Amino acid sequence: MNFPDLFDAFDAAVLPPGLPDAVILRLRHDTVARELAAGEQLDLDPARAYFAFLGAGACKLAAFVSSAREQIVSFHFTGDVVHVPAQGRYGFTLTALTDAQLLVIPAESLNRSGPDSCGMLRLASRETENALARSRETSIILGRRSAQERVASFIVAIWDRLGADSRGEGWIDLPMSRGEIADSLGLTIETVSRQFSELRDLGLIETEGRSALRVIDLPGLSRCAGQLPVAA
Amino acid sequence: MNFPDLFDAFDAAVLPPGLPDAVILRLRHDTVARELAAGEQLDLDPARAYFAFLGAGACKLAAFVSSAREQIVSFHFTGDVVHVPAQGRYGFTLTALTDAQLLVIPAESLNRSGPDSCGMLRLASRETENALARSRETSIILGRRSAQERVASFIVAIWDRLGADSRGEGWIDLPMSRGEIADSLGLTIETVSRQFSELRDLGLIETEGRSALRVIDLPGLSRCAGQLPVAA
DNA sequence: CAGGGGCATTGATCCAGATCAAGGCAGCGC
DNA sequence: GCGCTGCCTTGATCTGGATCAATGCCCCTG
Repeated sequence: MNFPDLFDAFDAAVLPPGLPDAVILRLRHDTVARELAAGEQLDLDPARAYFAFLGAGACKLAAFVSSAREQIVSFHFTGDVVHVPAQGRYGFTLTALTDAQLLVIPAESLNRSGPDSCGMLRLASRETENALARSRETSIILGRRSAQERVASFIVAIWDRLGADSRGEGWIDLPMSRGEIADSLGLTIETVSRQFSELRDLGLIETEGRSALRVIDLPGLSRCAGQLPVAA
Repeated sequence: MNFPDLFDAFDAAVLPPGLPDAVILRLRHDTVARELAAGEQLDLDPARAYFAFLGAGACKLAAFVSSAREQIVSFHFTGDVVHVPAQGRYGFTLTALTDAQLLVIPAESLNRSGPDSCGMLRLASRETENALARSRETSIILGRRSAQERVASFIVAIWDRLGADSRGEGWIDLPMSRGEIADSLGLTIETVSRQFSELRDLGLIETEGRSALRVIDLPGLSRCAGQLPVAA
């Protein structure tokens, strides 16, 4: 996918309708396309914050914590807008899990003031709010949940996200390794693996090879995830 | 503090300069003051998101997770702007830790479009971004840190925040209980208490009664918190 | 198709922190 | 001032998940 197509996809999927042409043109000018191979890391100015539109592929946003293992903040898939913060106490990196097509937008250029760019600000604000909601959910999972609840939550979430598009007879391909799952859930590889096995033994999921996954019993899995469905 | 004073404090501390009077008036109209006694919970429409300006006092933002203990998302102090999300998968509550004075602003009223209210949008965006940064930091702490690192991080953070204003000879008063600290760090009361004792035995802090705390060796404490100062 | 490297699974052991269980101490009402 | 209630602290034990240690299984390369 080349820049114009990518930008068009971004425009169609994300930009609010009715933006003045001048604003769109300026945004277009500030934006660059990047293509990443699986495993490759997006190289950005650590002093700036960015939004990245993921036109194709999957990636992870991770914080480097000491020299030990990283903490994965979030996974992202085709169509997502990722908020990449500037370096504060921690440095963040965006890394491709599969080959990926990205549109990189400096946050400043969405935040630029001016009476005609309110739409852009709303966009930035909304995307940041989405990121905040996801991050708070992560905190809740990391704070008080058992290994099984974490892994079940993870599978439910990934299924919600990928089940719809990549299903060939209900199977999805996990683009991330067990180690990456572990790093996002605050567990070890071994524990993640054991929980996958256990959920398989419980008849809730089916696996094949390293990455193929099928959810057999979504309600059961949600029950394992321990999240009483909103309401209350 | 009555509404006009509270609003003036909010205007001076938070609002960007140069907003048109009409915008400020509208905001003023949408905003209500609330006074909470210690322990009292702010009653809001769960379907809406809010920003709350904390004119005086301290409070906690918590998510209800099952019937067990809650997960505290963040603590807030005088001068903070708190982002209270609408109910999604979890419900959130804002509860006063000490008697508190709040200004409650529906998020919609900051997000309201209109060519003259870009300044408000910028504000909303910036506050959401702050909340996101804090939340991501929480995730990192919850994901990969030992009990001692968590408690030391907590003390360093609270000291940064409260050390400056409430110091009478270097002592601060923790407005939250051990249980609330535990709920914010993903630990139990007993573990928090033990870590306080241990840090005291190490000569890094001093405590008196239930809530008085003094940091003796901030660098040592930061070392215990395990956070290598940015750089990298 | 054989060999090899890397990830995943599985098992054995260990340990940090949870849980269970007493006390201790500040603050309150009487 | 006395006792009570509710935190907080401290101790003893238990356990979920980490760590250590093989082994197995994809998948790639030659």
